[in-house]
Amino acid sequence: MGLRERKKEKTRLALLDAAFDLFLEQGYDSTTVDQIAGAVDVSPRTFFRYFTSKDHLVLWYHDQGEETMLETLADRPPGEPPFVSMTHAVRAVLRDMEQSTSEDTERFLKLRRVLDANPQLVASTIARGMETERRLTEAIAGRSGLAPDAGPLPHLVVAFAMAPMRVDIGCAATRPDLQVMVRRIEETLQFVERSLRPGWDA
Amino acid sequence: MGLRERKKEKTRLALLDAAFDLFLEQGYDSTTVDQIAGAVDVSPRTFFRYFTSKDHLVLWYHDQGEETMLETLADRPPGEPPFVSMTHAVRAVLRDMEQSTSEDTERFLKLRRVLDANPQLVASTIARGMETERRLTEAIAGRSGLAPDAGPLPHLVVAFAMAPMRVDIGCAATRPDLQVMVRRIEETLQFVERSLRPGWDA
DNA sequence: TGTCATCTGGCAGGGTCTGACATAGATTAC
DNA sequence: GTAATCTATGTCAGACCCTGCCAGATGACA
Repeated sequence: MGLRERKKEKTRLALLDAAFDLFLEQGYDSTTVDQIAGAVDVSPRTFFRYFTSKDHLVLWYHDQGEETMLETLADRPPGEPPFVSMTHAVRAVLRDMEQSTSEDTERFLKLRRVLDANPQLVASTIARGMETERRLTEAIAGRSGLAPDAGPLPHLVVAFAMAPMRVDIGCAATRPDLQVMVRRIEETLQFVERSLRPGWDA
Repeated sequence: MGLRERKKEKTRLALLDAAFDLFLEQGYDSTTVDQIAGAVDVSPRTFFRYFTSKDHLVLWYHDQGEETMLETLADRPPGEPPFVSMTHAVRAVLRDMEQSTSEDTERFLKLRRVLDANPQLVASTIARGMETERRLTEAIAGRSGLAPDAGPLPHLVVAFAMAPMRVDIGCAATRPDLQVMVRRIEETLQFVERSLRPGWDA
């Protein structure tokens, strides 16, 4: 990893940190892009080269998760049952969460506090989640050689595998601790796996 | 209804028509507020007195529905079981849809085509729907003398009663005909009613 | 008709986001 | 080590969304 990439990563994280801190201090709407860029000593124009919009800041982790899942799906063996592939995709995200640095964990929890304070951002997050489900459904359908709208099965596969994330991430009980959250999602995922008849996704 | 109110209503509908037509012609993003206002011969400043934002155009029917439901809830007798009140609220919206003029019906179906062409707007609609559920839940909880977060029951009452709308409005089969859609929602609502044990919402 | 409330237009301005171009810095090849 | 190349960044101009403010026009009402 060259110096250039390391600098970019550093700037991106600095922007996330500055933004979340400002959002918590003075609110999302009252914080301008100029302020965020100024706090990191970067031109506002550069901000938009890292994040496509102000909203994108709070959707960034979501983006990362989606990318991880799509990459994982692309690497799974062709003949694998679709639901099994999706469980691998979900677990890849869980592994990323487990292995995140303490700074990253803190950032993630800060984001959750920002979301708690700004319901409108929760709305964007949910909307983004729908888009993710759509893309995953396309990928799953493509792997099976099916048209994306040939039937509800691909979408159902995605919905079942993603349910643990939706349920446990939205759950207030796992709020302050990321490791607990990951463990709960894993447990719920195993519960879903046990609840389905073998071969149901054929 | 005085002349002033009639003129306002006319302007509002003209703005909706002009906007939807422009959205279908040249896309949502490529259409500016200036164009919409210009098409109705109204200043851009006035546009924002009718609609709080460009998005608001596509959320307007949703707003109407929410208002109808909240008003209906306020008028229901105090002791009524909460789920019964909610079914009345949903049916009030269905009656509005049934009794709408042919122009209004056409406008509604045009909106659906706009949504089909712009997934991002579907996202806003879904986000708006969450907000509506939250407000309805507050209203239901308030009627029962409960705190909004005393338990999942109020939210569940709302979710069950709204499910037919979410299911059948999202359903592609009822796309071109509003009366069919209303009938399907009514049937699904009756199915939900039959599926619940009497007194479940006590 | 005259007064009052409300609607409207115009203007100024803040905030988000994008395209174009030049420069400084990192990377690669020699 | 130097030169050529590629990439990130800053600056600038500008479109668009949205809002506050004030003055003028229009409907409501006595």
